[in-house]
Amino acid sequence: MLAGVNIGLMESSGSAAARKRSYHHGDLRNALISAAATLAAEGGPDSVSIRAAARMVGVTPTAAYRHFAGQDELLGAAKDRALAELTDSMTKELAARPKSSDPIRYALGSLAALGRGYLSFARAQPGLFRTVFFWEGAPGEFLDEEDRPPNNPFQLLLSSLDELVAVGYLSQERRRMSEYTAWAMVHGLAVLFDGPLRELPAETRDEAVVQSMVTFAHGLSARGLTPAQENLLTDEMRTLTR
Amino acid sequence: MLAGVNIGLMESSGSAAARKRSYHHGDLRNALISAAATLAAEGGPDSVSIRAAARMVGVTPTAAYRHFAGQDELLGAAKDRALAELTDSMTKELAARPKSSDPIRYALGSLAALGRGYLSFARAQPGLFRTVFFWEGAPGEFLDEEDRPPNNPFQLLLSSLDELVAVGYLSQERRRMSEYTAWAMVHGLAVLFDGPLRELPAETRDEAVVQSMVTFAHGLSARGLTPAQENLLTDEMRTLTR
DNA sequence: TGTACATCAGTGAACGCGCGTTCACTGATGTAC
DNA sequence: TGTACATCAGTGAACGCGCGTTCACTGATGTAC
Repeated sequence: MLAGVNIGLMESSGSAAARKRSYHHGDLRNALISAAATLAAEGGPDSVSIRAAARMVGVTPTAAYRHFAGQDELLGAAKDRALAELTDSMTKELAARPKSSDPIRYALGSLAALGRGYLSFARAQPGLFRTVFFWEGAPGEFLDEEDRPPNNPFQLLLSSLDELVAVGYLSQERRRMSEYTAWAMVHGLAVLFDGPLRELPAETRDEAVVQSMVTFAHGLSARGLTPAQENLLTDEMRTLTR
Repeated sequence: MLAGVNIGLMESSGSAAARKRSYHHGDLRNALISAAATLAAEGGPDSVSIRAAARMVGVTPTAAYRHFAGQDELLGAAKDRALAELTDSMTKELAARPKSSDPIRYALGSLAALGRGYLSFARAQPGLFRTVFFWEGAPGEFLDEEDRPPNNPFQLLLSSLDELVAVGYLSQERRRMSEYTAWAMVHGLAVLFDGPLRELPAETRDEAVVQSMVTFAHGLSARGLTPAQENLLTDEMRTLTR
């Protein structure tokens, strides 16, 4: 692989560092996906074009058609990658949450961790976040249960809510539809902070996140949160990664 | 105005019904804004272009530059219009809400009405809704308190929450940040229903709206909702306009 | 181990598209006298 | 009341841009014998 590579004579026309390894790239498909993801990260889904990705990799636009049927497919691949990164962000928070012998505290902590992972990804990678949720008319990937991977963000949320039922915090009755309420709340915060509430001071944003989480968890329970539980949630959400 | 209008000889080239009134249009600026709003309604903010709007009105693209500095300004005007329609949808629901002698019921009904107006607009006019919240780097119009009109959606929400404090439903403490929680929840629902949850059956969507509203209102009150209040909210949100 | 040849993965040029924007212009309007 | 003329609101042609996509092609790879 590495031997026998023809570096080639640098023609006068080729000024940039492109075309380093001449002709056969070796892993063009993945290189293009990475380029597409970079474009998405920098300018959102609208910036993902075959021409720009090819340019970035140092290859002719035509070459991309060996690996993708068209622009849709490249964008789709970038979307998959962005979704994987969102999932990563959530599972990492989940794995890092503090242990607790109190099962309710632990379950509430899990829910908070998921929200944190979601919101910090949206804040850190607004372009990728927008790419995940870019819809032009594609079917609802999040809902196709067949091919939904077990660590899909939505699946993680479902498990977390089920856990809250299992530990006796959440009643079956209030469990209904709570996945949509939870998702909507956290998604709404993410979207508004990247849009009309962009100018909101960081401290206010953080406080809004905390209070939203508290209000939601409070609303889920028939008895309401105990002060200790409320403190837990407040602390959990305050540690939102910048 | 209407007299002395030169209909002009129809050249062979002009096949469409364009150029009805020949040369001076009379109200080109507004015509272009309406065209831009129509484009936004049909294809979202990305579809708003000077060329398309001019074409729709039956005028040369250049003519638009008499009335707008550039595409940004046309899009801005379309955005203003879309925002006005969103505001309309909310104030109409507010005006139509049932009277009640119980001030808490009335205040909760107002909050529900605002949510209803927001969500039904998003559902009925997804293109305009997306246009309102299209951000490329513009400042936060919703937060500039100086020129925020009194019937701005956000202002309506603030008033409604203040009312809930005034009637004794909501404590000062829980009032803090609740405008962001409320907005995020309802905005999240609107956005998800137009995106990843697009395939959700209509009944499920409606139920998710109801349960979100109940959970939120429940979470706001230290005591929780009474069964009667919960029923009220459920009924209020069920009547969501299709 | 060496060579002929099929196949594979790129190149380079070109097409047509819609866009934003600018230019020099001209027809219509309205105002000063 | 009539006319000269400034001003205003359009036209029409053109520019350059980046895009998606297709075409005939060629250099590199790897496999059969």
